[in-house]
Amino acid sequence: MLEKKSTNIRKEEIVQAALEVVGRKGVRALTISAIAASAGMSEANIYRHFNGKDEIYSALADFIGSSVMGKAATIAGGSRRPLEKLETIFFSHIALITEHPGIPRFVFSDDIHLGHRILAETLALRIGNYIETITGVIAAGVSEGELKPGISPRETALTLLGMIQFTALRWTMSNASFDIRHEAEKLWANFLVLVR
Amino acid sequence: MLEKKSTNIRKEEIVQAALEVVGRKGVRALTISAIAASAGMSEANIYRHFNGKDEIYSALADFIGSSVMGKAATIAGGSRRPLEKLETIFFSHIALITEHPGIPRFVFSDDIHLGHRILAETLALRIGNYIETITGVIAAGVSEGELKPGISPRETALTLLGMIQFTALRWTMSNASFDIRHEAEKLWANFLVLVR
DNA sequence: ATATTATGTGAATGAATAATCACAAGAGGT
DNA sequence: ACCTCTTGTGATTATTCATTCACATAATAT
Repeated sequence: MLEKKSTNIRKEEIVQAALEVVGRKGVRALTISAIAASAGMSEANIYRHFNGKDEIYSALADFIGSSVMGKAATIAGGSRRPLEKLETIFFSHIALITEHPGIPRFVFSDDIHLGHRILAETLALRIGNYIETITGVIAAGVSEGELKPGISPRETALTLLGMIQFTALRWTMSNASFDIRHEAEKLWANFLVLVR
Repeated sequence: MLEKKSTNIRKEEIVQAALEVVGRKGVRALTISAIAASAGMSEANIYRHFNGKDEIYSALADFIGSSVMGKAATIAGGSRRPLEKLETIFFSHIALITEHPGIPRFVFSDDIHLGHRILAETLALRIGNYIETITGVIAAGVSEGELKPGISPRETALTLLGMIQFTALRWTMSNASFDIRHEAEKLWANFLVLVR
């Protein structure tokens, strides 16, 4: 028998196990059985700490939202120059995806969008905030003369995020067959040519 | 009893029904039962024309690949100016997604990437060709002076595709709650500022 | 020490799903 | 008209999955 721990600790373990499963096998394979195996506990014990799968989904979304997307806001609130901030956000995001492939898989899973509308709305809201954060940094870059005038901050932010998202997609799709860091560096270099 | 038709016709009907199901309910809901209901035939009849679900997936991928991604190649091979070609490809792609939301859902589904490796490789190959096609057009645009020198054709192509992909994602995720065409026009206008 | 509560688990249940099968019935050739 | 091949279907099977339950055991309060 597994040693006993408080339900708070077990909840965290279960959420981490779920994230690991999504990263390795995708949202489709995020079954109670798989989570239990990854967390090293029985299936029934999962239900001791969560009322059901939906509650695990919510907890996972909360974890991703608070621990991850808050990072960009912190960087954006710092005192560096706008372009430096953008660069840091960009490479942090890429590094994060590399480390936790489950994050983009979960956030952009059509199963979540279509099967858990309330959760999808929460996630859409967080993404909206993320877009606004980056938009603000780009707008500052334009005012300060680091970025060329005439560009639209919001559309440029969407372009940057699309770049990240598409790279992550190609990477997971190709079974991590290329060096995502190297690819990201080339994309960033070109982005600089485009926006300056 | 349903009227009898040749297996070729039924295959097309089944593939279209499958695409419709993916567009409406996502890859997770792409069950034999759902396909049969959408195609208006019995579940057993699906197996009369396909050996199994995997074969339906392959046929769907073939349909998407040949009928859709071939379009960009046709446009790219035309005699217009590079920037005009890019614009046409961009808006064709957006229009296509609007009409068949199942296409991006299927192509970018983690269920396909992780659960059907061979299919994922085929799709990755097609996407690679698509990227190369757009890269070629951008390179021509640079040579002809329509696009500013110094930009990297491949990375700029990836940026453009990421823009499309991210827009499609936000659109399906938000339950089609904004005017994608309008959004696409703003993105294109900004893209022009970036590349010229 | 004992009672109570929290945590852990194997077994069972019911629903969904992919696939198969025996049989029905139309289409086309002879 | 008869035969054969193709197409269509309801019923069935085996599997997977989410969830529940009775029972075991450790921690904590009294």
